[in-house]
Amino acid sequence: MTQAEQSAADIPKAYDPASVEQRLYKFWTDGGFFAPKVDPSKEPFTIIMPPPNVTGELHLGHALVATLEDIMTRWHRMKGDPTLWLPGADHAGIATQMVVERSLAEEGLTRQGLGREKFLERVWQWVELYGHTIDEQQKRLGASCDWSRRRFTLDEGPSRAVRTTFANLFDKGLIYRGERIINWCPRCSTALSDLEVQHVEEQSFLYHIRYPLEEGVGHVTVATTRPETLLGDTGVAVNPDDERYSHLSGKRVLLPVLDRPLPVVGDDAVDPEFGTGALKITPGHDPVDFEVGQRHGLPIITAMNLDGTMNAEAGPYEGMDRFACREAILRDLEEDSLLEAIEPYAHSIGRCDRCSVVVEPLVSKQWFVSVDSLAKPAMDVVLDGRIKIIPDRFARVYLNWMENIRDWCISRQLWWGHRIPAWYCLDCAGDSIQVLFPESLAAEGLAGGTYRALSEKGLSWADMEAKSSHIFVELDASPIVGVEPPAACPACGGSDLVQDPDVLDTWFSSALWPHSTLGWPDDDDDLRYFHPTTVMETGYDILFFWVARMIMMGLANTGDIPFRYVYLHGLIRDEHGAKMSKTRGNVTDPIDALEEYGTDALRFTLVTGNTPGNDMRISAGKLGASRNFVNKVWNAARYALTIIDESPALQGWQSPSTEHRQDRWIVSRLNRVASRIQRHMEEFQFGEAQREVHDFFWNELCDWYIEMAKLRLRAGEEPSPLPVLVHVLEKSLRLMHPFIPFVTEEIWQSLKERLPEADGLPESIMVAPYPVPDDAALDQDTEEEIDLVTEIVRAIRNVRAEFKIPPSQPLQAVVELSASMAALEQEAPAIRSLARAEPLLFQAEGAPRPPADKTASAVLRGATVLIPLEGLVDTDKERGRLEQELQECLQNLERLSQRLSNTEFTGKAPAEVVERERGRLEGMEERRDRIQELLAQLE
RNA sequence: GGGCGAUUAGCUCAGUUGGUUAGAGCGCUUGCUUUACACGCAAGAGGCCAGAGGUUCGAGUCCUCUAUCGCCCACCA
Repeated sequence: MTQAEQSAADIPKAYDPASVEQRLYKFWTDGGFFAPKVDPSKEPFTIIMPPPNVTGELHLGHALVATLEDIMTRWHRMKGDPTLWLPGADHAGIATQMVVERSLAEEGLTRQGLGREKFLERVWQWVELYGHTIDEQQKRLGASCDWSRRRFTLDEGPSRAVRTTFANLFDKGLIYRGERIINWCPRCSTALSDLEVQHVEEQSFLYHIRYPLEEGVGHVTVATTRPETLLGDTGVAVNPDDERYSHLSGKRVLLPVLDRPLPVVGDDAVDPEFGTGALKITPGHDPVDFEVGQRHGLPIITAMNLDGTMNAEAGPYEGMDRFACREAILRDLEEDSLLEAIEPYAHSIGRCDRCSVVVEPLVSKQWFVSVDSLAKPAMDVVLDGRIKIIPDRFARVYLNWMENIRDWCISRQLWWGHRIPAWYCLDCAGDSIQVLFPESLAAEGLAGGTYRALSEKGLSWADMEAKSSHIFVELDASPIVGVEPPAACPACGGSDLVQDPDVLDTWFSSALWPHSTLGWPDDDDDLRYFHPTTVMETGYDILFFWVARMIMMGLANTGDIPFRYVYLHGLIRDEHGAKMSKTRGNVTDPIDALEEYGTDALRFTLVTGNTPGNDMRISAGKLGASRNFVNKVWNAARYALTIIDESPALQGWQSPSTEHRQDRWIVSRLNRVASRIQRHMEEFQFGEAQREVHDFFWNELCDWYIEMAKLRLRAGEEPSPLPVLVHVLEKSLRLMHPFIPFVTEEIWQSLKERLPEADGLPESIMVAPYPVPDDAALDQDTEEEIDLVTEIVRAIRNVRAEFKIPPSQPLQAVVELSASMAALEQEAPAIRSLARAEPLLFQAEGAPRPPADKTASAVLRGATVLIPLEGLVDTDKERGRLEQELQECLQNLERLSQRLSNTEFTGKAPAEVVERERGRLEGMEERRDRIQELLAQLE
């Protein structure tokens, strides 16, 4: 049986996502709906997806990205904008290299053992194997991105963009090599940028160490948290205004243990209040000391190897691990009575973002991006509003960071990534290329040295590259930088050229992503049409890592902003607000969640109560509530489909006539909600938009309209509510589709099969136009009328519940309609049936009433409901209740009349607000009169 | 040391140009096999919107201060 032949009666009672989702996703991709329909006359909508790590697994953060971006994408596509959502993946240098190294370790292999080339082969194999898991998982989330345009950061296009950018910036002097103090991770064995260091406050100690004066009498005491670095000390600094130390000016002290004489210098960087007021200067291992050292011309001594062990400069400590060395030095200082004090001390320690090993600041030759000239224009575009950050408070965070930005260390001593497009001539620079070998090769007689020296010993460059642990190039060597490898050395014409061994920071390629994915540096059609992109949607945690750098590099490369809006979402936490982590065991796997609750429910949950920039919590309770809503939609549709099968009287459903008040009402409400949704969508308030459609669908369409329509259908009334029901349902499906794409498409297809082909519906709801609110359909009076109907019904139900009268028992009700609501007598069937009021009588105000002492009553705006309850009404209680209502009413009256008699209010408040208050006052007065009337009858 | 966010019903959260008697979901209480849905229907309880000042005709919403929690940035050795 095909789906078309399936009768509505056979539709399952509960929505079954598993039987729907993968089939529909295939239907969408087969239909080619995800690819943009380029139309030069239209402004496109473009989102470039933040590329997940190529070896990653989908987590809820990705699911949130996919959901929010899919909502925007589907909405714009339905609005008719040429819409491109471009997916991709990031090679994620350090992260991926670490994962692969870990897996090699299980085989007893190391990357050095394999050599660069073999290692990279292994990484590519890994990428082939796992590179598409996230893509497949994104598809399960319903992501409607254009897979035909998928990009990987190491693809030829983006790679050429990287090399081009590098070469351009180098030519402009904005990329340079320098010897600077950088963050070094001894475990990852690479330099890191400042952003890749996590500073965490930890309990530690401040050691007070005596440095004897060279002249033999007395000492200076310095305070340090890292005693092992004293091996690299080349000076001691005091504040020049510190009188305690003025006698030391021009003198020298002796470095403990090594007895190296050190000059005492005066420098403002020293805070006399801190510690002892004297600072040991280790330019090779501390950023502040480096600067002090530069100011005073102190030499730089690097006392550590790149693996965190001490080197020859450390003398007796050579070969020790830096922390073992710390202990050893403390012992030796103690013995020499040079350790004056140990003070418990909390301070922040920098750890590697990736592996949590304590980062060692050290002086090293690295490539840097000079950011000052890039930062200014990047600040301007945010200041002048060309780029709008949502929520806007992050604009201040961005600007503040930009103002204090420092040069960006972009070289990494890794193998996986974009290799730096710089080459060196072995003939010219042979003396400047320093090759280091791992300790393990020392036994084989392999010691480090310059290329020239090693080559004279018969080692080939290939061997050096394969076996070395690191290769550094002295600053005097001139790199040949270009997009493609140079054929010959421009200086000597030699052809023995070798490429810089380092790769670029992963974020370097990420910074180009919005234009490199669209074809830059070529003058590509996609680039011309889709760039600048519209929205960059990502987490606020990578505002600096990524967003800031995209803006700088985008402006530098294309001369244009990379995107108009930056939408920053918050982090997802567990139901107690804790960060999700494997060790805590509180991780919700999105795939598990969508299998248990359905993709639409997961997406709905991720958007419920979601506000830009705010963290959110997720829980099984929320997922369940979302699943219930999806099921509600399913069942409302199931009902509608059943009716259509029974009586397919659907003429004019696309723009049905609304002679019936109920029809007019629901269409008015639909358009009002559509208009609110439009506003929220335009303002990126997806949570609010979703809430609007949820409330409309459940509380108005299902709870009232469908219930009222049932009665008309059963009675065979004319006009039939069916065309309106179908109209509103179909429009609602479209409104909801960006949020819950699967269930809406599934229902929409079933609906479409039952509608005349001539109606010209498109193939899929995802390309059906998004409902445009029609102001002409808004009908305030009708909304007020039906509001009163529902209030009358509620009032009667309320009395029924209060007096515990079972639904089976008829309940007589008398409704006194005010003159303006007199026409509501036409709604008698609905009131009678929904409230189970039998008999239901209408009468004008002033007509004789049932005996007051045997009547429960409700005073509404526009009607009084009287319910005779022989023997059930407690007159005193009823009087008490009425008196309480009267009190509340009088209080409101008091407040309203005060407000309205206040000339400040009537003079300053907008006329419509004053008018509204006046209307309220009148309504309240009328209410007061009617309550008093009822009370009088009770006397 | 700077900056940001949160503080609203028992719980989780909305509430975006200041304008009714502050909303939702979950949970709770009561009653319902009402032929779309018990993943449901109906009725209900529950809130000095963290505290104190201020601006305003009017403040959950704007300003100042305070408290608690969380986050980010920063070269206090």
